[in-house]
Amino acid sequence: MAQRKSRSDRRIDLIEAARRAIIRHGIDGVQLSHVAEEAGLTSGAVLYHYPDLDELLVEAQHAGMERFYEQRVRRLGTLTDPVEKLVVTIRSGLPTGPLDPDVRLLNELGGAAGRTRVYGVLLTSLYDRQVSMYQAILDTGAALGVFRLSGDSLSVARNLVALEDAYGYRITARHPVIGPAEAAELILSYARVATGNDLDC
Amino acid sequence: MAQRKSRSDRRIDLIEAARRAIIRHGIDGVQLSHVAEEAGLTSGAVLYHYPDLDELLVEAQHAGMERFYEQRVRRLGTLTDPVEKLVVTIRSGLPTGPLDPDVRLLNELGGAAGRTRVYGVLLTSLYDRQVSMYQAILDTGAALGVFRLSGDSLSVARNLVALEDAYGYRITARHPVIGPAEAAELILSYARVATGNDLDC
DNA sequence: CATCAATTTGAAGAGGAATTCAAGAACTCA
DNA sequence: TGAGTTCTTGAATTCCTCTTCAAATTGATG
Repeated sequence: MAQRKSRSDRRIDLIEAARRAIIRHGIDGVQLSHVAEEAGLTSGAVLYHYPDLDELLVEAQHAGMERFYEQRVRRLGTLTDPVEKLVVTIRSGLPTGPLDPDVRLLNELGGAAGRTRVYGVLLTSLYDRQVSMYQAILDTGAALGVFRLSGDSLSVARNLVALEDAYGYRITARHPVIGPAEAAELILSYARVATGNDLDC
Repeated sequence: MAQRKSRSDRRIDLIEAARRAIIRHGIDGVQLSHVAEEAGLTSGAVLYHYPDLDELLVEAQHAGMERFYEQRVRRLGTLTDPVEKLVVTIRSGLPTGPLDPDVRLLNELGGAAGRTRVYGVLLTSLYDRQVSMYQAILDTGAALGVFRLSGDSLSVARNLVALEDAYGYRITARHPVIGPAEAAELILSYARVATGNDLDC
């Protein structure tokens, strides 16, 4: 028998297992047995903790998003220079490669968000928070006179997050030319004209 | 009994039916019976024309992409002024609203492209063709002295398509603030700094 | 009109997947 | 340690989907 665990520990395990199962089979293709297999349990055990698979999938997506966002914020907290902040943030929003699990998970939401309200809300709220994150960096840089913004900070921030999103898709789809480094350079080329700063550091 | 049709007519019907079924249930959640229902046929009839459902799904995605791309190219053909071309092309790359079937279909590919090679190839080739389309507009405008590009035309074109993609997702996910008009304005704000042209027409 | 081939149906069965549940195993706490 | 609770299993059941196929229907052709 699989090692017995406390209610909360097992739920965390299952959320992780669901995350892997979604990446492997797609948010619409994932099955109870997939999650059970990833968790090293039987279907019955999964059902004991989550009688409704959909609920588990939503929690898994939610947890994945939070983790992704928190990682970025944490990374940002270690820096003070707006230029450095902007460059690091741009890099931290891109997948490390085609297999990056965090971005793969988020990408699964793209299609589902149009069909299932919960996923639309999740994805939209992540987008808005990332926009705020960029906006804070841009506003600070502008206040310090380091950036001379080409437009309002909200629009620039929205475009920066949009570019990250899109290149995330390109990279996970294995574009033969656009990898993490190339995508970062493309976004930076926009950030340079948008901030009027060379952004070399 | 459903009206009897020729082989090629029925295949076209089925591709259309599959397209609708994918939008409704997701590329990984779509079932034979869904396609049959959309087509007004029984599962057996679908199977008679497409013994392998996956093959039909790939054809449906392929057809949807071609249609999307061809529409844009056709629209472009009616214009000559680079400024007008750029503005119209930006608008034609965005969904008309959250329910736009063409973009909904493409969005379904996002997640699947990371898991299934064929879908990755399809999505990548669409992206590259759209980039070429923009690049031609940019190069022409630059040659005529209408545009003063902020960087190489390839990078600008890649970013423009990336922005379209991303805002397509935002709109289909029902972002409360970003609709077709707002997204177009955001992309235009980038296009203005990238081309050094006001782009009002 | 009669024949023939192509298309569609509907039913049967084979294979999975979800769900339920009784029994067993492991942990907790007294 | 032992009683009680919590967690997990595995089997039975039900439901659903895919697949196959013979029969029925349709349209084309001579």
